[in-house]
Amino acid sequence: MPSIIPMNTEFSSLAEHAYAQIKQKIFNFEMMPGDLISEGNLARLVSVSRTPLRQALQQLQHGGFIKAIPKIGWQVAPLDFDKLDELYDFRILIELNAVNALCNSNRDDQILKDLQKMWLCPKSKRIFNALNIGRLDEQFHQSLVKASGNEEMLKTHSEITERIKIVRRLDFTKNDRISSTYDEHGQIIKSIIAGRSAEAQRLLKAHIEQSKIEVRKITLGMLQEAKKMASG
Amino acid sequence: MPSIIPMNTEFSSLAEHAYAQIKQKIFNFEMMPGDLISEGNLARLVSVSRTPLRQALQQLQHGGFIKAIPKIGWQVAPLDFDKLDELYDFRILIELNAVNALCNSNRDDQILKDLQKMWLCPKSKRIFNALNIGRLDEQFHQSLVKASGNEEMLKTHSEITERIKIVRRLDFTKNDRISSTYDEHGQIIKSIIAGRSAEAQRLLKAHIEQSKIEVRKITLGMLQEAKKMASG
DNA sequence: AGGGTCAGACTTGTATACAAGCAAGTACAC
DNA sequence: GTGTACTTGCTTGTATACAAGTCTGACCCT
Repeated sequence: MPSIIPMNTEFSSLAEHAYAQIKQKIFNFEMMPGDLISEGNLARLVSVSRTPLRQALQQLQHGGFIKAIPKIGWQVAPLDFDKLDELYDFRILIELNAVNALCNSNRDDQILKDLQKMWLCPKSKRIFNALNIGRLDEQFHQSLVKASGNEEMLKTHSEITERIKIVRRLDFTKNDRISSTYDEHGQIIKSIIAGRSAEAQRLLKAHIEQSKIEVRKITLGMLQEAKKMASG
Repeated sequence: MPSIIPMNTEFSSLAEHAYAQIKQKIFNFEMMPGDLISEGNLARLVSVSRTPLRQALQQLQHGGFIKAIPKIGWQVAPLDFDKLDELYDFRILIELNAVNALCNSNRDDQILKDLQKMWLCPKSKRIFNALNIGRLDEQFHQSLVKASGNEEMLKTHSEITERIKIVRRLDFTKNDRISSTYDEHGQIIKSIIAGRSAEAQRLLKAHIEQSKIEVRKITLGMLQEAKKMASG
């Protein structure tokens, strides 16, 4: 079974190794939302002792991937669509602010030029690979926030993105969603470079809200499917 | 030496105990920004073993209070006014969004009524105690965010508040700053209840920016003073 | 005197042993 | 049959022993 993160990757500590491995298992649905698991079993599963494992578990807990049930054990965070909505709204807030800042600053930023080259490319050069397009989409949104220059917002935005990722991936399985992503990103970039803040914000908000709606349609059944695809 | 958190307080775990104790030491400037400290010494200082201590240190690191220097040790986060500016801007963003949401929802919320009673009280009933007014000010801003209904934003906002607190306290040492806080909070509440979103946002932003400017004036020298006051 | 090397006293990173608490399943008494 | 109490195995929480790396300072050689 090929793993996205190669097992021979060198981590600076076993804790990081455990963190990456567990997150991967959650993303591959080897550990399903709601699953209960003990430190002992998990330690055996990722081949580290409980000390670095617990360090990893704390990180994961802070990221919202797992929950600690005191004196009982750990639980893979159940899917909570209300919480996902909140995260989407938070993300919208941060990105709208970033876009507004960009529109009101010098718009010669290299980041903007790179985005322009990427998303306003000829239709023939578009990429239709679910995994890649997911990454590129993340990069697009992250770049906007990064260019706004507030590292604290960027950090929070990254955490939100990472937390939403698990369901958002399933949004890129259809080609029409990929096409519209290209179209919408292109329009947003154009508006920003033209300095039309209100328009850029309107487009960006609609773009993210659309993703939010799509994610609402995702069911536990689809996760089961994704699990089969990931392992088969 | 009286401590704000009584030592006999029961914590559910030694890790929480250590966390609270260390944070208190940072707030009291017993541990100054930039100080280096090892796990061993710190463990002895707070009377726990390294295991729960490291758990506490990780929490503190995530909160931005300390930094890990790999293979070297730990450092109390140095004062970084640019970072504080970023945190203030982030806070403004979240609160403006909250205020806007409040203005566009039903404004009969009990929270708003409580705030009204608190901040639009007769001048004779105003509290002029630096410690208390600091807490009340935090409650005011936190209540606004809480009433907007997004728990993720609230969590981030609380983390930001906690991180800013260390310098913000020094902002309430003068009575005129306390008076203007009452005045400004009162006006903001009035605007929200009247549903004047733009006005409420303008007032709130000015109010927080003012605090941001005051904090800029704080110097390491003032921290030294505060240390003497706290320990003397 | 100056520079290089080695030793030792630190540091964090990790594994493991032990204590304490909870839960479930079983056996026993009624 | 039913209810209760106990035992057993599992869980996390904590302390500690050990490994490995790093910096510092002294000492020796040139």
